[in-house]
Amino acid sequence: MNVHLSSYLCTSKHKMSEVQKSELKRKALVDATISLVNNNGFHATPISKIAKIASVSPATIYLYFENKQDLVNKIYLQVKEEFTSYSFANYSEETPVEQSFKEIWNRIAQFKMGRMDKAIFLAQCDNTPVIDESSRQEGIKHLQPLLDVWNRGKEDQLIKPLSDYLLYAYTINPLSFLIVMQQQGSFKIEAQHLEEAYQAAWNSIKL
Amino acid sequence: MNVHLSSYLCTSKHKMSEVQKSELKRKALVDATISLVNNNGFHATPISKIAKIASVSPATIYLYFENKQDLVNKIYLQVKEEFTSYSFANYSEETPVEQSFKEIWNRIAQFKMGRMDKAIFLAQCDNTPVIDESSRQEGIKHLQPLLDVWNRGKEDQLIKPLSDYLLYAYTINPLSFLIVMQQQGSFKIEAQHLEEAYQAAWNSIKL
DNA sequence: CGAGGATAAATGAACGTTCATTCTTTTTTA
DNA sequence: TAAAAAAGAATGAACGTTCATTTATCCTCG
Repeated sequence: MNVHLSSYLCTSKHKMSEVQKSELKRKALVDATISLVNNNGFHATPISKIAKIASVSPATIYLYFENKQDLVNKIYLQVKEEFTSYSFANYSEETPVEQSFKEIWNRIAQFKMGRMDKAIFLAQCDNTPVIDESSRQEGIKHLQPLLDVWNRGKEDQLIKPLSDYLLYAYTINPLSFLIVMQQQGSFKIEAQHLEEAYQAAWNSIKL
Repeated sequence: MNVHLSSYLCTSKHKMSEVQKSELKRKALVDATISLVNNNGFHATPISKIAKIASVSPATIYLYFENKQDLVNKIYLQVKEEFTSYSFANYSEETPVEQSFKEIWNRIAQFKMGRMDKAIFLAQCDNTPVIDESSRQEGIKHLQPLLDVWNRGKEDQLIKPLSDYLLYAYTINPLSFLIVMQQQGSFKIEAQHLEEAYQAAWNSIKL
């Protein structure tokens, strides 16, 4: 039977930490998957290895996910959701465009620097055919606040009237590239670089 | 025995197209690999399928490449070399910095648009752990002329004194992102977009 | 409150398939 | 006719997934 269902029904008293035992196990699976996929790629990562690193039997994974594809789809959507809810946590439609963009950009940078493994995992899923098309579509929706800021910026003639894909390519995507380079050991991102990066991003789209 | 060796030794008369038969076969293997890896990912692409699409026996692949890893390493380096020699074909150290950068940028864009499958293949290899570290290092060397232009630009105070990784992230990498989006069917790159993209690139790094 | 039977969760071993690679034979080339 | 190239079938290992069984949890009743 599905693991999550019982978590809701379980109303026992003498179980405090145990109520979340399945959540801990799930987290271990997520972390193991992210780390292995980042280092070996999805199809070079066997279920058996994910299980071993998460200290779980391979069969247990199938209590949490339908199959290997479902595993990566679900983890992708979960991490994407973590990423965007962190990035837009302080978002308000009242904030002026330039300031709002800067705040979002900084939180995106903070997330990518602080949760580097998750950022790299997202980059790999976004750029290669490992996740389902429907999961990819689903993931894009979460970016709406950023698109809203850009639209306000275009209306107010503060931001060039460019396609959202171009705006993304020149302001957000460079961060993914830098993170990947850092993981590959080619480059070390310092605080100074982040300031320069923000200036480059803003210069590329400001009117 | 190795296939290439005999190509050099073969001096027969009544073989015109046949001299390059092995080259044709190799090209078929390269094309099949690029297409399949782009659509399925490297580890989800069986040797047997590459062989079928290239109209060749699986065993024949092992006459051209040592193993599957060697296959992707060699193809990566070959395509990277095609990419850079196209991009720097008209390069001259005499050309002024801004013009030189623009010319290189345009040829890079031309290559990526005209050989989209190869551009996507490179992007996938550059961003995921499919190729060997040594091949990756080898591939980076080919970008030297671009780094030279940037260095001249920094000396002449035409370009911000940024790390080459930042300059790459903001001027070249966005093109890779846009190409991947186009392949995924989310975005269609028009001539207009390329002009806008160049302006964004230059604005992000110019002093 | 505490034991024990029922139910759910977790496991390791097993299954069937697929894959990379090799071996033997056939075909092509010189 | 000899030597290289190509082929298809064979091999052994690895994988995703399932199954039968064990272990942990829960609820009821003494």
